Amino acid sequence: MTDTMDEQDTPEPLRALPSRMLSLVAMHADRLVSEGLAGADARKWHYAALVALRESGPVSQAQLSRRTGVYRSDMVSVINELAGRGFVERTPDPDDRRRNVITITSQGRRHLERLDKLIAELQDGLLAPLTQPERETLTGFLARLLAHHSRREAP
Amino acid sequence: MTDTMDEQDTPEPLRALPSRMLSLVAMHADRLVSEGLAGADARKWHYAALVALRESGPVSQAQLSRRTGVYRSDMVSVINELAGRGFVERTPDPDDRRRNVITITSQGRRHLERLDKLIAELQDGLLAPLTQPERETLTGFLARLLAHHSRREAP
DNA sequence: CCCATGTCAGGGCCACTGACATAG
DNA sequence: CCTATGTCAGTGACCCTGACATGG
Repeated sequence: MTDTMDEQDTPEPLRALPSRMLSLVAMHADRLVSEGLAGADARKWHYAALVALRESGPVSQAQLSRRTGVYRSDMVSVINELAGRGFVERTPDPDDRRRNVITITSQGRRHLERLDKLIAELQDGLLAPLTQPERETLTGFLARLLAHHSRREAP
Repeated sequence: MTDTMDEQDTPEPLRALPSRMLSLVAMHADRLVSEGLAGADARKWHYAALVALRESGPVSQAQLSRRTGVYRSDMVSVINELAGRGFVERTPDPDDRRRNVITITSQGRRHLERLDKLIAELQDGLLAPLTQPERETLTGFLARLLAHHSRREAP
């Protein structure tokens, strides 16, 4: 009996690595959300784009891209999919003929409301082991980390 | 003035989404670590494998895979790279001729010690905006989330 | 006969880059 | 002349699956 009951326990110095824990938790989170959204025939970027459209009103694809963090090149197919499902409309901008103006349809609004609820449930499932004040502490930490590391890349 | 000074500010309901924040922070963390390790001609999985080898002594590739969370199939190339640099040795196990026994070399140990320091610095940079007690609170939360969401997939 | 191991081949998703035509 | 926009093509990392030969 060279090994007793070890086998698949990760060594402590690895298990306790903050960057590693973050990656793993983010993976779980991503999966949870992606699978949940897939059940509603949607994807993360759909939700991001629709939310941005609701908040900002009709905008160009480039603006949408900037507001959601989705790359301009990837936004193309997101808009294609959303337009294909009738959730947004893509119309040429007469004032600037390079642009497409993206508008959310009423059908898109209804879809988004369903997604809102879904997403809220999924976040709740994600943070299930934490109390409400703990959740706020956590998101506070994350916001600070994000602010810190975002100001370091666009000088 | 349709838009005043907005342009690339993400809408609040998106910015405050825990799953989104987690993904973004994890991305920053991954990049930080990957770039740091690249400067030492190493990658995340190299570090994981070497740490596991130091903690557990010589083991088979499959065991290494289980302990690090790296897939058996991906572990192959990791071992190839580590062996190519002289940091580990891959020798057939006489007791079980399916297995390769992976052993860390003394050169590998020295390399690992350098990586230990590097990784510690990188974690420090990652968590820079947080105080020490805050860091512990954060990792505590992450550990709980991880424990919760790990017990849900291998029934 | 079933299971474990090492290996390879490949898919899917995602962040990211580069190029290009069109237009401001 | 330089920059912005929409689009496409493609890269590389990573997670993951499937298959296969060999061996327990």
